[in-house]
Amino acid sequence: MRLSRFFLPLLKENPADAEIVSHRLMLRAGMIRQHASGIYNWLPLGYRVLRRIEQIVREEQDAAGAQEILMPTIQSAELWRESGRYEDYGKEMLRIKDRHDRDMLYGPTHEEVVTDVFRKNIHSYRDLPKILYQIHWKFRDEVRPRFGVMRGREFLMKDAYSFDLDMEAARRSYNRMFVAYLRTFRRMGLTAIPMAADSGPIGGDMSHEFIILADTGESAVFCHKALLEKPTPESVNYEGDLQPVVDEWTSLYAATDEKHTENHGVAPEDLISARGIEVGHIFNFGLKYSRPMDAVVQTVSDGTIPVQMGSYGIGVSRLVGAIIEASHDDAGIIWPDSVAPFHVGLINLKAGDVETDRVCAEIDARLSAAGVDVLYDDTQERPGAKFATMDLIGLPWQLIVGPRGLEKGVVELKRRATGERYEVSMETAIDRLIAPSSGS
RNA sequence: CGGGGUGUAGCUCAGCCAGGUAGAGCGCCAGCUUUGGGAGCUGGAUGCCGGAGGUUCGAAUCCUCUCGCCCCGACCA
Repeated sequence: MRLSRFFLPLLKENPADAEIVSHRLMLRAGMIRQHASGIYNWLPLGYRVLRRIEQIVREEQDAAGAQEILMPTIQSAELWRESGRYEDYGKEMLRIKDRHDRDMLYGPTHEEVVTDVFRKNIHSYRDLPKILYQIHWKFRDEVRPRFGVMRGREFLMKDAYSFDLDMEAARRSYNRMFVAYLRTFRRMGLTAIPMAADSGPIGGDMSHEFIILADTGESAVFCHKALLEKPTPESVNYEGDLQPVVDEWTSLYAATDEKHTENHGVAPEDLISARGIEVGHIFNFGLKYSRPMDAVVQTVSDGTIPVQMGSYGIGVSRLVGAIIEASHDDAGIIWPDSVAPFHVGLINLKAGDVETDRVCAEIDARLSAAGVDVLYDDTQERPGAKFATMDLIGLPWQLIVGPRGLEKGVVELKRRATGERYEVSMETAIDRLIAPSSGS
């Protein structure tokens, strides 16, 4: 993609409306623009990141045995009356009437809908277990949206729902999601720590929030420092017993400030006290919806029983902000390779110069042909402005091509995260950017 | 939902107290110069001063109402 053609409205100054760093950087880097309070337009650069995050979530959900579906954004109030939540949910639910004066709503969550899908189509224990998920826009009419996409009213969320015959099976589904979450966040370059959360009326110990540590996090969190070093499980067999993995992660102390107690038994030097951002939440809620909504299956013996259910959320759009909170410096964003909107920013220091133009065009063509996402700055800006732009938008690699280097037969490869620079030949630079080890 | 603040050019903001032809910097357009860390000079375009009423000879400025947005607290992926 040539920068001269790319829709990338940058801001040099900090917008007055943005308080926290991720919000400021997302506006300055031309990723989003606000439409209304807590509601955003996603511009090309931001949307690319959103899609990459979404894809990682999707791949890990699929790997864990969940199946993707898509449910409606607009729901009928009927189902919510069945579950009893229509009256309970309060003003956060956006209520709408259609032309026939029927009560509708813009879905803040989908337990009712998915339970309805289940009960109408699955009737036998033989069809269990099932985990269904979607990646979908939701709307919660927050009293006070803030922090840009971290706390918007409209947000993209992955929500999964599990259906099991009994508690033992429900725990296995829960564990699948637990492990999938560890892997999902790790792939985005984040250290997400599962912390015990309020389990609600049922569910026992089966409720965890996944929290990433960031100075600007919304809540105070505490955890054993060993959790930060714990390696994420590789090559998981989701059909096997995942309980040991879950136990390993939950045996160490970790709690948000609401659940934090003094008698945690962690030595003071091992206790980390920090700020955290909730990026995921998993919990089992037993029969809460299956019983009132009559989602039952036939058992081995005669008779039917309601299914055990759980739900598993990931704040996909929130993650865009959360990753920036966890990965930036004074100059701008530092994208982890796995979610970066482009892999490399190719900087032509002297657009219009025959030789730099030729070399840049060749690099752009060869990298693109190899499947590497390139943002080629072919504009007439001065070098300083180009460097500042690339640093701001945070692409993992910058490939700098100028007349001065070309005279020596070199181009410059710069790693955004570390600032390391390498003067190498064009061939070497291309090879390194194509190599799998460089990220992609 | 309580408390506070704010709306003036694309962005950041001044002007309002004390009414009298709407401003600056950045950005944008044109030209010349410049070209390895957000360049310089010259010229130019851009505003229903959030909206509606009112007071006044005259309102960005004073009054009333209204809408939007932001921040702090109580709630949430």
